[in-house]
Amino acid sequence: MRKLKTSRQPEILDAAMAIADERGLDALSMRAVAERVGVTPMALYGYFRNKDELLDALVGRLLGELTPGDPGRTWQERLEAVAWGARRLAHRHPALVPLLLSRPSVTPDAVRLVDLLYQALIDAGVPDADVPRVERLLSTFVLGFAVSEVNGRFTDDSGAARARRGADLPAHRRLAEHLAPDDWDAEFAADLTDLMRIIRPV
Amino acid sequence: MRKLKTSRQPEILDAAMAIADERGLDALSMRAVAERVGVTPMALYGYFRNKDELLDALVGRLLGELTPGDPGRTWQERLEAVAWGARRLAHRHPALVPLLLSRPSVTPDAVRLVDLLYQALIDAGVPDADVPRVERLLSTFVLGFAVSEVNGRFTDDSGAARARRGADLPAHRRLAEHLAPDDWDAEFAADLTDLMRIIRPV
DNA sequence: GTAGACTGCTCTACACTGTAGACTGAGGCC
DNA sequence: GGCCTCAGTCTACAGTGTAGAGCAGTCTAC
Repeated sequence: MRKLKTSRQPEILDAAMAIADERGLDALSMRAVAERVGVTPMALYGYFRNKDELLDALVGRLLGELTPGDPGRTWQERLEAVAWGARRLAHRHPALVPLLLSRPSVTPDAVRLVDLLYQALIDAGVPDADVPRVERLLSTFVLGFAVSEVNGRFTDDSGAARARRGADLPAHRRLAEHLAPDDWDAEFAADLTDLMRIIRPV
Repeated sequence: MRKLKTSRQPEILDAAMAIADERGLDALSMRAVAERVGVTPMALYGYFRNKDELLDALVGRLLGELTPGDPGRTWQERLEAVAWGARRLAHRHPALVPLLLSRPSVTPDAVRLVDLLYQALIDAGVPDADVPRVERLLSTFVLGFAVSEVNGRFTDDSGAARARRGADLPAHRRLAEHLAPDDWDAEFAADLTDLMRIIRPV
């Protein structure tokens, strides 16, 4: 069986996504997917060569959900629309977010999206030679932010506690009242505003 | 056995790190660590409550290797020193990098490092209320960049190939000659320069 | 000097994982 | 009828994390 079947691929990916959403990435086993599809685990191997390929396809499907911003808008509005879209996506499927940073996404959907980002940066006046780099900078930050959020890298052990604990943390003490934000939307928005200043200094 | 032993923890972490470096994160099993330490798998559970705790400790050890920049330097030099240090660390232990983004790091070493970053940002004139956010922005980018690098998110399927393939990728075609950089050090340096402009607009 | 507690470890076992390999039964085509 | 392909099953293997019981040696108290 060298050639893979495609007929039921979408159905399988639906099942996988549902499991990840409901019970987390750890619960996403071939057996679990198979059971949900109503089939034997080994039947999945007719549609995906192995689990990694299934996960790759899942990333593709995920990025496919990312809708590009209306091309009529300004470059800044388009960039921010994609950034917020990515973050909303991350909140909708938190368990799958870590996959985004670990698997290169080369599905047609994803590439088309990158093209739109390139165009926005070109429109913003970024020199051609810098456009791909700045796109990577932005997407790296956005994905990193999303991963950090869903993994609790930001929220776990609020800095406020740290400030109280350590005697030799002068900066923490000085910043005590600002350490633990409660509005991550606002933080993300502020970060985006800062990053836009990189693209076109005001 | 509620209380954990600490005597051989460093030895165990050494073994775990060596395995990850030599054979990758997937090979980092409790059995493999135990064998390397010269002990039965279950003996490890006297030192770490479970595998997750062992991995957390590994992250702590990793961040402990990050040396803070010389406090005599300018805020910019200090920030960049930590950023480059983090990236070097990532290249030294690629398999462990993904852990950095997924586990909140609250070891004393790590917190002390964050304190130094806070201080650098304060010295740079960032308003107190913004300092923790900007620190998160920077660290998120640096870690995200490192993760992307070691996971091949950047390099896999060079953009040049994409540019040739798609007919409806105008920006890709225009940028064809700039899509695939070969000097990631330079890219990282340029990114850092851009980010420094966020902190103190020139 | 001996009883008992504590320490550090081993052994066995269980429920799970991804997946290779061989097989079965149904449908279409000559 | 004979044959081929397809879709799926069944069995099996080597590996995983870890619960629970048990065992030899050392330290302490009487």
